[in-house]
Amino acid sequence: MSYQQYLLEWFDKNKRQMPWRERRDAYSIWVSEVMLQQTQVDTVRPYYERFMERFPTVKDLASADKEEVYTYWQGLGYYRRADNLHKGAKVVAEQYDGVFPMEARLVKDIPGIGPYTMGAVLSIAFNLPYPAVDGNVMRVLSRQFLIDDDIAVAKTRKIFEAKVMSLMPEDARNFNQALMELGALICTPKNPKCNICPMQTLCMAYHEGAQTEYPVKSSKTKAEPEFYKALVIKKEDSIYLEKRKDEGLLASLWGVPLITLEQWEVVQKMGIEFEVLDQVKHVFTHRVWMMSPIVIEYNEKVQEIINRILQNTGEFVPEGQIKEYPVATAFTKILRKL
DNA sequence: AATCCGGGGGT
DNA sequence: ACCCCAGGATT
Repeated sequence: MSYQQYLLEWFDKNKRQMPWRERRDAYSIWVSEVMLQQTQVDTVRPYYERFMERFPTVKDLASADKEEVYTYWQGLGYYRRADNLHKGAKVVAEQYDGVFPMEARLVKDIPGIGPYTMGAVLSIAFNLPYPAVDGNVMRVLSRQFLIDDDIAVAKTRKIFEAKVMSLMPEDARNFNQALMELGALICTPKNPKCNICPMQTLCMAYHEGAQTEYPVKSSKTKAEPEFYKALVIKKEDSIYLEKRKDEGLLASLWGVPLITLEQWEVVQKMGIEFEVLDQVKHVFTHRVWMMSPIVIEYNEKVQEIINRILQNTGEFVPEGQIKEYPVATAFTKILRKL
């Protein structure tokens, strides 16, 4: 049997069940692929179910408010994905009457669809022979064929795309998924399960005893912590939430106001009463927030702080209604402490 | 080519 | 503490 046949047979017997594998229309695959960007399957699963129940077709999504789409994305991270998916849905609904195009030159201009997602949707939904190279595929193929290009370098993806195309069988739909599934279940980053790997006898890294040396990936420097005060302004049963700016970190999401230590010096001189809670740590990919919650009861002086210090527009939200706002997890952590 | 953009899971 | 995850857009 050929390399491809071994892999396809293993996939047929061992693939996991997933909600998006019950469906084959391009919209359903598209939504799943966007949610799965840099996000593990088990994290996506509940979000996908809720999202597809609320937005079952591309036209349902296209006609929805951005704020509601964000609410369904709340907690999943990389919120620009939600914005771009929403914009992409409008493009497909308006330019293609809701029918997802089958040509690469059209697909690649849909917002939020890059090289990986294009290949994934075209192959999985339509069984077209396009590569879908993600982190799994680069790891699997780097070991199988001893490819030592640095996968942290952007152009390396093209090398793996060429490799996938040199191997591509007629069953593109299952071949691409099989490569990813092998990477997720067997050919894992740490402690790969070579002893039960269906590709063991064909794996060059295994023969060299060099599985752990692949893929080659340069490392990045770690982030320095940033220190803030998180203002929790209470007015009866309501808490002051602001909508963040429409660009940058956690863009357009809601949360309690964060102020720098310099701004905090100014606030303190205004003579207000407050209570300090335990510091909350929130880690992003490229930075770390250390937030000290400051609990303040609303009064006229506090209104002056809101007017003079806070940049974003906000409102007092009754505690029972906070769940209707797309609040980033960094701020949910603070609200949970109250 | 490098940087920005979340949050959670595994070791 | 560190790495990884079915990456894409922007600069």
